[in-house]
Amino acid sequence: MKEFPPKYEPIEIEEKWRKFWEDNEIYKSSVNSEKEKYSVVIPPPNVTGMLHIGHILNNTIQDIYCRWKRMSGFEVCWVPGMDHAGIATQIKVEQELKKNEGKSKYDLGREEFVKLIWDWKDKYGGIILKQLRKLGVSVDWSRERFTLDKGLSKAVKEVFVDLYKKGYIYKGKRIINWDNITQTALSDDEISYTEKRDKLYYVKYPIVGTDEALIIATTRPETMLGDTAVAVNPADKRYEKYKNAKVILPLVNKEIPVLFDSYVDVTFGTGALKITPAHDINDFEVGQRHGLEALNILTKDGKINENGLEFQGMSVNEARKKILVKLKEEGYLVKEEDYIHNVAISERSGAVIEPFLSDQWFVSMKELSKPAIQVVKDGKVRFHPDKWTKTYYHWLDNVRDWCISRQLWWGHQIPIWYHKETGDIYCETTPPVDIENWNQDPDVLDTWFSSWLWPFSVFGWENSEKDKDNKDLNYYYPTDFLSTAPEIIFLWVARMIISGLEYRNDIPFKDVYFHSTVRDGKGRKMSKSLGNSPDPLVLMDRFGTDALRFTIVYLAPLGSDVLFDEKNTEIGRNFITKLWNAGRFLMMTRDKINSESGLGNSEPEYNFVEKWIDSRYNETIKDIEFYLNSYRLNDYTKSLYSFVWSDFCDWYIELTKVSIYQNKSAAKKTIERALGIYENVLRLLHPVIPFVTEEIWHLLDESREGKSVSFIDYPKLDASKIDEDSEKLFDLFKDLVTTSRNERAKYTAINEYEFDICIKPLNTTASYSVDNLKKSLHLLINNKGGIVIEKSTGDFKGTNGEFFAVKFNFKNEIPKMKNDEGKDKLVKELDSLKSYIAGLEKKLNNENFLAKAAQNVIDNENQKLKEAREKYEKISKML
RNA sequence: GGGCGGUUAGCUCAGUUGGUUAGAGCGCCACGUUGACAUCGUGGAGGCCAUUGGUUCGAGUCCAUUACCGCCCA
Repeated sequence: MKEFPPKYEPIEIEEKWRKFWEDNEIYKSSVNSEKEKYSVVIPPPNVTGMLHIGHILNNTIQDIYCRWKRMSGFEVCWVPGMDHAGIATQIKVEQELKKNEGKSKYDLGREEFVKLIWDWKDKYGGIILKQLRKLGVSVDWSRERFTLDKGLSKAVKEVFVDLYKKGYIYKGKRIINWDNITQTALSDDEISYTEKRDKLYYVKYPIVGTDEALIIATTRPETMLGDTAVAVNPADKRYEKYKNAKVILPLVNKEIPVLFDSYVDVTFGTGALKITPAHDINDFEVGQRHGLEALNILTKDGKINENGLEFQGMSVNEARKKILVKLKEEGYLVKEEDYIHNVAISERSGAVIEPFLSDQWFVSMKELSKPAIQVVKDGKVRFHPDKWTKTYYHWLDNVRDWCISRQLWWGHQIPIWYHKETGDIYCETTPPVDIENWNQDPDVLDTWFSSWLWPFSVFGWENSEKDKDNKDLNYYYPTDFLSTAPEIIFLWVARMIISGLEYRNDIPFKDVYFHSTVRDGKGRKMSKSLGNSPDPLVLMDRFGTDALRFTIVYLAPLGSDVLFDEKNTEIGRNFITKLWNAGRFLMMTRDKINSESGLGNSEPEYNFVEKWIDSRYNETIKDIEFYLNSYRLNDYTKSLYSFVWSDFCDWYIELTKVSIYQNKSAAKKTIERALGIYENVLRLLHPVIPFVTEEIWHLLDESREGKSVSFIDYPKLDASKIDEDSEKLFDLFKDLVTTSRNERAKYTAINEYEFDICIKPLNTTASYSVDNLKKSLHLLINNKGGIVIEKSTGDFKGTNGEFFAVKFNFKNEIPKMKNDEGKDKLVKELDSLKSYIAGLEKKLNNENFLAKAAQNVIDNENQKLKEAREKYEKISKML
């Protein structure tokens, strides 16, 4: 017999099982025609990523479903992998290169630099997958994929070329964030905003053919060189008269129109704006709406270009000064005032971001996304919580074209070649044969352009023709479940649905779980810069991985954020300790019984306690099935928490002690029954706390060596065991015990005295059952004396519960009452009972209520009133 | 500016189609260690369910309004 250690040591035990699971590849999956499949693809974390608390939540959720389905007989396949994360990775390696060798990527050249990133990836990348191993995720590691590996790159090219040929991909203009120090385009993520003290300049734009002028407020007067209109709000009465008017652009001396656009903020400056489509994102959109020319006035290194009159060649700041001087000289500058505003700064170089118009590749989304709306409307793809469907529809109904080109080197280079002489475009999955005559487009594709294919590319998708023979794809696709963060519903989820429908003619997944955003104790988002994100690995070492998994799921209700403080991890740890100790008690007791002679093996009576725990156990299974099926994972953990702690440990185990210590003839069977339930509870908990349940499951029976609880059947509901009568009876019993404890709490030092417990049933049911309950009572209230049942109807001054009144008769001197609250409490209770009765009476005297409410409701209320009145009577007598 | 949520005990949250005197965990207070567990047990205090109005016999629950908070998109 294995020893059951007094303390659960998570670190070494987790390591043992982690190794066992991986070495034996027990979670490896292959096509199994005998079984129904359950497939999940992991949201691929960034190759540069480190595990944070949000990953713990998301991956635990997926693990719960995979383990649950596996135990329920499905062939489960959970595919792990990583995302090449274009920008993040390239920046990381650029920084290291700078730090270690003082070189920039240009010193190495594209090919060398990309090679360097691959080296970095092989050496340092994917730490996060090692960390995920620690979490105990039951993925099939043999299927690990990378968004930039050969197969996936092939899929990306295939899709790009196909969309290009179908006419969905086109080249267009777009404002990008330009960093003119590093000379690269930046994503919004690489920009921070800082408050800057600036001047707001008021410039006069004369109206053509009049003496009047529009006054325009701007912080960037130099961009006026690129103005192609001015705009006012159509609701702004001040400017109504300028419909169809034109103004003269100062310095440039060209006529530009006055536009009416609701984008203009009436309260800003004078309510009139200059529109510079090439150098401001909002102006660009106004320009698009009104068909304006976008006139670029800058070079890539941030100097004024040939469109800039005599200011050509100057830096932006220099040009601003010169232009201001000239505006002043010519009388256009009306005034200037101090102005504080947010300025976008490059996080990498500190440069002020220059919005810059450039050529980019786009995917036209309107047509492509139509079927994706329908499958959600039809309920083929279900969102949990459902509220996200609204967001989804709103976005897709107003979908914008997807800019897919990125000015980076790390990623899938766009499979477009331009002919050096003719400028012809070649777009194929393989380079042109006469490659020397062509230049490939230098840009790479947005990282999402590979991850949107993830649900089928990981199974080896090539193209619709070749897929017919792809057994994996045909078996595992569509996948069953996706768990992800709501922030990427558009970036990722919607696009996967679109690509799945386009390339597999089927949805990519059936159920999507949008998990909570994990915030710190103050409700702030976890972030590196705030330093408020606890390191999950530290927490795993301190509290145990299971404890962390349990806690985070326990705290994360479907559909709302979770505020996580590391102290919370105690919830999981304490629960696991409780579970461990219960097992330890049962096993120790069993060993003891087995070694002692004279302990009977007789069948204990299947009494109300047994019936009750069977009923509660089955109700718990019923709840769990419901909660797992409706994606309410915190309720799943909560119902097990309360079953284990309150029902099983606090009451059931305590009551088994009656047999074990008092009625020894049945001790053996009693403990076996308890162990039977306990073992099933381990299975119920295995999906959320796999390590400790595996360990205990093995401790219970050493012949299990080499097996895993992961493949033992998940307990099923036996509805015939749910028994309301025994639950009601047990409630009576609980009431008796708590009432007695209540009475007991009034005395100090009660253990020094011997007393009888006098019980008076307050109604017939209680009266009937009290003999049954008597046996168990000694133990639960630590009573040395006897138990006396009062049958008389006379006065009884004691503590009253719902079904019983209780008092103690002391055999020698009466101990001091701790306080005199007993009486006060009764008075207080009478008061509240009084108003309760008054409320019920009022309701039952209301003709409308009697006329309109359902009969069973009325009966119910009458019954309540009757009982309340009886109770009131009884308490009155006690005073 | 557009869209979507939230507001219930000191804190974090449950509360399933409207129908017991609104629950849990943590925290707090008191008591408690002779056969699992002080990472524990027992008992207790603590709430005009954000505001205002409406629907209804009946509203934490449905509708509207206001206030505050949050998220996404622009």
